[in-house]
Order: sequence, then C-alpha cells, then structure tokens
Amino acid sequence: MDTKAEIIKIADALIREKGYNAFSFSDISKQLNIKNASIHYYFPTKTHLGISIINEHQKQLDALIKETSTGNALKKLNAFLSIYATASNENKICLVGSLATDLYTVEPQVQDALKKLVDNILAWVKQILKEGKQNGLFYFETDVRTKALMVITNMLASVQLTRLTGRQDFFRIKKSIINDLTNNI
Amino acid sequence: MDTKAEIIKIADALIREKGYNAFSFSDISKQLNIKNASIHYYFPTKTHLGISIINEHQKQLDALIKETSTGNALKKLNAFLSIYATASNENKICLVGSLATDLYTVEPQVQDALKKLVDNILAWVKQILKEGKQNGLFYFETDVRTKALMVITNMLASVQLTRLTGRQDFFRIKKSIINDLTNNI
DNA sequence: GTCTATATTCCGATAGAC
DNA sequence: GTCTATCGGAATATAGAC
Repeated sequence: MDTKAEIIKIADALIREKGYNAFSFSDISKQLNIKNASIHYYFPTKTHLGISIINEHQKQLDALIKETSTGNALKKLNAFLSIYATASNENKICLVGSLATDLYTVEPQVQDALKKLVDNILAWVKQILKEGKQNGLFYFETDVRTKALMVITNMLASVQLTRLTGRQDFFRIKKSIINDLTNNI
Repeated sequence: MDTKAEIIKIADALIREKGYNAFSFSDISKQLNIKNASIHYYFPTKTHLGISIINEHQKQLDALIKETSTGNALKKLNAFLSIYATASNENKICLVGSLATDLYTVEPQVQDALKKLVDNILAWVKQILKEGKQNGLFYFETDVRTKALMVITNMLASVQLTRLTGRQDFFRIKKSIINDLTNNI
C-alpha cells in the first residue's frame, strides 16, 4: 500500500474512533513514522483528507454492491449489516454517524460528499428491501424508504450506543433486524 | 436563570450542535457577554462542565418520568419520542449520541456519568414497552431489552442521519415506530 | 464574581532545503 | 517525497487585581 492510501486508512480509523475534530495530522504522522508536513504533501488541507476518506468508503460500498449482486436479498442484507458488525468489533462507529455528529463543523465540500454517500447507501438498502419483499424473503408493511431508514438508523446508532451498554447488545439488535424482516411469511 | 445554569444551557446546545471537541469556553463566554476566565469560576475544567450537562439531562429525564407517570404507555412513549423531535426541529442531535461519538476523547468521569444516564433511559423505555404490552396497547415479539434498544437507536440515529436526508424523514421514522408498536392488536 | 493578562500546549498550514 | 523550521491562531487553564 502506498503512503497516500495508508494515510487514508489511518485517518479513517481515527475518525471512526475519536471523531473528526479529535484527530490531528500528528496522530497520523506518528503512526506512519513520518513528519506532520509530509501529510500535507498528499492532502493540502484536512478538508481534502476528509473528502478522500468519504470517497474511499464510496468505493468500498460500490465494490460490496457488485460482489453481492448475484446473491439473494438476505445475503445482501447480511453484507450490509456486516459493515457495522466489523466496526462494532473494533469499538469504532460508522463514518456517516461520526461525520453527521460533526456536520456543522466541517466545510461544505465534506458535507456534500457525505450527502452523496448517504444517498447511495439509502438507495442500496431500499433496493435490497424491495427485492426481498418481492421475492417473498422479507415481510414488512412500512413503505420501503422508511423501512430502509429504520434499518440504517438501527445500525448507525447501535455501534454508538453499545459502546456504553456492551457489545452484546449490538448483536442482539442485528439479529432482531433479520428476525423482524424474515418472520410472518 | 443564574449564570451557572445559563452556562450549562448554552454548552448543552453547543455540544448537541457541533460536538464536545468543537465547542470552546470562548463560544460560551461570547454568548453570555462575559470573559473566558469567568466560566472557569463555575466549572474549573471542561470535564466538570461535561458532567454537569449530563446531570442536567438526568434531572430532565427524572422530571419527564414523573410528569408522565399517571398516563398510559402510549403517552409515555410519545413523551420519550418528543425529546428527539425537539432536537430534530433545532437541527441538534441527542446528548448520548454526541458523547458516544466522542467517548474515547473524554475523561473517564464523563464516560461513567454518560453510562448511568444511558442505563436510566434504557430502564424507562423498557418499562414503557413492558407496560404497554401487558395492557394490550403495544404489540411486539422481540424481548423487551432488545426492542427498547431498537426504539432508542432509531431515535438516536434519526436526528443524526436526517441532517443529511431531510427532516421529513425523522417524522416518518417516528410515526413508523408508533405504527409498528400499535398495529396487529 | 468578573476582569486582565498570561502560561502552555496543540493544531493546521506553509516555506524552503535536501 | 520527506525533512526542518516556523507562523498564526485557538484551546484549556491559572494567577492575581478589582
């Protein structure tokens, strides 16, 4: 992995562990054993870095959508939920939740990039739910958009809240989402 | 309102708008037309202030529980959901979500105070759901703790996520929570 | 209680040598 | 590409006058 990719990886971990305003270029440079100023060679400002982190998540989302495209809706749903399970296991939260909390402290370009990522996540989950319902795998009565928002908010907040109540609870919630969708068929 | 209470009120608004690490004593002192140093007379450190904000929320929670104690479970649930509706209308998030995101950047005393608040919120929501089910007002199959966690996470993340998708979505989610609980009876 | 003044530390960012 | 050196600014916090 080249230096630029490593910076993004470390910064992404920091942003999801401590938040956008709590990590510094120094935190990254120490982990990479380079100097503060070297980070600025790759990312002139913290805003540039923030946008690159969001874009990296967009790439990973696109890849996951592509990888699971041949599976059924349940497999796709599990792939989506696994994103948060991985975060929970590392005591990290998701990027969207982290940046949504700090939304009004970041520059408009970061806000815009995040909005696009959220739109794409929401579109994917909506598609998964719609497909699952049509194929008789899922059962729910709420409209697709609202149901998708509820699945996403359950996951987004679970990684945050279970930092305080215990990680067990995350997996209780994750299991319950699948149970609720797949019962009553 | 005395100065100490005003500081808490302003700091609470800032923490839920911008996050714990993004607001400063200067932000507060400017709004109060006093000087930076005067804040330290009331709160020696930012940690003291953080704990006082959490304690204030605990007091408001206790008051809300007491106020609604004579109502039925649906009225209590609506009171709980209204906390987040108020926040959403101000484009603010809830204190628990804000501090959970920054959890590993605050001192242990703040973490501990937050944990106790979360325990009390969870206990109340569990009690509301249990009571509603027993009285035939609510319908759900999941165990009470998990269901309570799902209601809380829906609300906690909705105020964050709908900063990006639009406030309409918050009220779609809120309505859907009530519908899901009160249907199928 | 509130002020001025200041100590200390850290941050994002830049200039210029190598 | 990475370094040293440094600037300007902001943050938490304290000392001591009023």
